[in-house]
Amino acid sequence: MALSHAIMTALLEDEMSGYELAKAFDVTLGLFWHASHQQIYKELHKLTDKGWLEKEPVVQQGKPDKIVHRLTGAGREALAEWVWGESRMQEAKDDLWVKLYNLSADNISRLSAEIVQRREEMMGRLYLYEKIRRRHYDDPESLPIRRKGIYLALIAGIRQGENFLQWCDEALEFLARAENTATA
Amino acid sequence: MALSHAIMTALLEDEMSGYELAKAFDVTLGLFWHASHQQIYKELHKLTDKGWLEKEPVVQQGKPDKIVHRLTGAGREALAEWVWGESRMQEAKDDLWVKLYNLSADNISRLSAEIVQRREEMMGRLYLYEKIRRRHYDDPESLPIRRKGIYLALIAGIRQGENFLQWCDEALEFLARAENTATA
DNA sequence: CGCCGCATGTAATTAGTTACATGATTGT
DNA sequence: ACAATCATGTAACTAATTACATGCGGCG
Repeated sequence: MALSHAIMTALLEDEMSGYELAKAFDVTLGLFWHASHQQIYKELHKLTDKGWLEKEPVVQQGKPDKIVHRLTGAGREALAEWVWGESRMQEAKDDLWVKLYNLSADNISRLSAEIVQRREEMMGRLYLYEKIRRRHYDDPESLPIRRKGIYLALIAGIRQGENFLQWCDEALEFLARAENTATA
Repeated sequence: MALSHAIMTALLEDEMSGYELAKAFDVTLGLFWHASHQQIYKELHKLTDKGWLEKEPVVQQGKPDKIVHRLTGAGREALAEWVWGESRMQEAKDDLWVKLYNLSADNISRLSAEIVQRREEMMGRLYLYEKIRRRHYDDPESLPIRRKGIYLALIAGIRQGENFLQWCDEALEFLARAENTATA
């Protein structure tokens, strides 16, 4: 599984609570991964049981107490080993593609609307990630090695997103033409 | 779930056995979806229990007998309803992105090798899907409506793949530079 | 007082992978 | 004889979603 390794990766530089992790996921890994807080808490317990993380309760004022988690030496090793190992390409199992296989005169306007919606959502994400890129990864050649890796992942996500936006525009035009010829 | 709907989609035009479905998935939906035969058989039973599919044993000569599955009226309705409904964008939960967040002097050549491998795999897939596009979707404007939807999904996958290839090339160059400056 | 953000969880269900299991026919 | 392709499954496990549950503190 990769969620556990994604969590450990997020903890490489900072110790965090489950709540903080859930939010950090959306910000730093959001283009690639989303994890619910339930899943994260469960995973944190497992990783702590394995000895890859250690936890420490932290008393806060003005807020409920929290439990921060920190990578152990064994955790660092296990993570490095996982990075070294094999991994497989994942398909984009998105319902939208399956829906398009069902395109018909009945649902063409509905599917167009859905593409418009997707387009807007992607625009929002891209806006956020472009901002991060400009602010923190503007001069990629001079970044420290780990940040260079993050940079590569970031631009992969941004490119993918831009590519999707372009597809949306073309698809919407194409569908509009298809709708017209159908009713003409 | 979408696997069940992907299966029903595949059965829109032809009745098929589980074995045939497993192969058809790799060919027609392969850029977006892969499903093991185990998962498909399980799903076929569920869908048949729901009354969305009906099955019929078919005796074959020279081959073991098979059980073909066919969409029922209720199945067609349920599928159309699903297409109409909401769906959410899916992230590309690929290990590669998480691994890149762990880039270090120790693993940079390993990760470069992995990108080379991914590049080759994607090249192979693209070759196949480009061939399908040229052969069956060369004149998209004149396709019947359903095929137009498939065309849109197909070019989305192809674009995504080409985009990935380009990223691979740039990433590999970038990593090579990073490796040199590290050892210089 | 009620809503929002912070903070952590359990339980049930659904989805997907991996390993195991069987047996027929065709080609070498 | 042996491997490859065709064909269908079960069992165990891992991963992910959805629903449910609790409680504090600050703000209007």
